[in-house]
Amino acid sequence: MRQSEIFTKILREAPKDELSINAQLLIRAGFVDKLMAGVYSYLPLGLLVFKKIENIIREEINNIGGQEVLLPVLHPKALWEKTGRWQHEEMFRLKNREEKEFSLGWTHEEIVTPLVKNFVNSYKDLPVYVYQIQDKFRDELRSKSGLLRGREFVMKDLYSFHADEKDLDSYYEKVKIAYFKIFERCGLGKDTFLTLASGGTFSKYSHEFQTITPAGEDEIYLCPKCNLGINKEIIQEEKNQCPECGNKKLEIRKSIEVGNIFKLKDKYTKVFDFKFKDKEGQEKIVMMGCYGIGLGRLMGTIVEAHNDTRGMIWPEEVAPFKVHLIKIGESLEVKSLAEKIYQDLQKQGIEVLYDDRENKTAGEKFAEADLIGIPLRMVVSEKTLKLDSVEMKKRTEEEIKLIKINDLPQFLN
RNA sequence: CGGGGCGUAGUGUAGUAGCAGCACGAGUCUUUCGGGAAGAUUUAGCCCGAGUGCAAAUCUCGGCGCCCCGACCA
Repeated sequence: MRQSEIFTKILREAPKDELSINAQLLIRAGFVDKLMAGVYSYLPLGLLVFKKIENIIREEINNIGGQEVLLPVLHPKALWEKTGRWQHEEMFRLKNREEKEFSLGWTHEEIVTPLVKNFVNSYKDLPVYVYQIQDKFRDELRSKSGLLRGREFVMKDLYSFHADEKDLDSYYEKVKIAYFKIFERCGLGKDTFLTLASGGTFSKYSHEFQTITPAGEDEIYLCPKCNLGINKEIIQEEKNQCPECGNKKLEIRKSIEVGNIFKLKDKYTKVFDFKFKDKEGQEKIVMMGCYGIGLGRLMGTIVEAHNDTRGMIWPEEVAPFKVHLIKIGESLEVKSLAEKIYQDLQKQGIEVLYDDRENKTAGEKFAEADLIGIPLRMVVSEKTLKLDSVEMKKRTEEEIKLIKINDLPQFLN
C-alpha cells in the first residue's frame, strides 16, 4: 500500500481527553476513530491489524473443530424471556413501530442453543462446535480505556455441545490450549495467564485469560510457581493461596481479561429442553460450554503491551504490514529504486507499506514510521544508493544494518 | 449509577464580561529533503438552548458530550 494514498492522516498530538495508551496511539496513527464513548470505527491501517487477529483466531478455532456461522444481532424478546435474561442490565432493548420488542445481542446462548437443537437428535450428532466472529452490544455504564471496554465490539464466541460432562471437560481443555496459541501468536504469550474466576451458579469456577499490563482494569493474584492467576472475586474463598500448590506468596498484578471460558453444563440446554438419545435410546440433556474473545480488546491489549515513547510496536503476526519502505529524497534514482523494491516485495508476497510521500522530511517519515510500528523499516535514499544498499532497522532494535541491493531477496527469506 | 475534571479551528492551546489570538495541520508557490524543514500566501473555531446584562467564549440555569476514580461487568 502506498502511504500517499491512505485517506487518514497522522496526528502529531493525541486528543487531550484520551489518556489510555491504546486510544492515544491508535487514534494518532489513524488506526481507529472514536464515534462516541466505547464505539469505534476501524480505519484502513487498524482494520489490517484487526483482520490479522481475526484470522489467527479463526485458524486456531477451526483447528479444534469449530464451524463458523453468523448469527443475527437482532433478537426477539421471547427467547430472552425464556431464560429470564430479558431484563439483563447490559442489554440494549428496542421497539419497532408496532411496539414489538427486540434486543441487540450482547451474547448468543439464547440464539445458538435452539439453533443447534434443531439439528441434533442422537448421540451420533454430538459433539457440535459452532462459533462466530461478530458484533456484540452491551450497555456499559462506563466505557473506557479506548478499545478495552466498548459498548459495541466484535467478539469471537464459540459454543460447544456435548453428550456428557466428560466430553465437555476434554473439549474445554482443548480450548484452553487453542487460546494460549492465539495469545502467543498475538504477541501476548509470556504475559497472559490462565486465571480462576467465579463460575456463577452452574460450576465452581470459570477461567479467564489475563494479560499482565499496567493499564489493566483487573487485579489478579498470580502464583509464580504454577503460572496460575486467581481473580480477586474468589481469592477470599481460596484463603489467599494458590489452589494448585498452596503457595501463599501470590503477586498482585494489574491485568486485562482477554478471554473467558465457561462450562455452562445444562444451564441453557435445560431451559430450551435440548436433549438427545444415547446408545441405549435414553433421553439425556446436552452439556454446553461457551468461550469468548473480544477482538477489539485484544487489539488494544497488544498496543498496551507493546509500545514505547515513540509509538506502537506490532508483534510480527498482527502487524498491518511486514515492511515499511521509506523513500528519502526526490532524485529520480532514489525514486525508481524505491519503486522497484516496492514492486519486488509485493511480487514476493511481502506486505509492504511504501512511504512514497513527497514534501515530508526524513524526520517526519521516521517519526511516523515509529508511531505506526511496523516490524521492519527499510530506507532507500541517496546515501544508501551510493553504497548499492538499502538500510534495515527493526522497530524493536536501535541497530541499523545495510544490505546490498543484490542480497535483498535472500535477506527477506 | 455515585464522585471528580472538562468542552474555543482538523489537533493542541491563550483569552474569566469589551475587536477570538497563537502553534501545528491542511491548500497554493518557491527553496529544501537522514530524526517532527524555511519563506510567501490562503484556510478554518467559542458544544446546544434559555436567562442576566449596554455588551457573554467568559456569569446563571438546563441539556448534550468526552475523560478519570469507584460501583457494575453470566
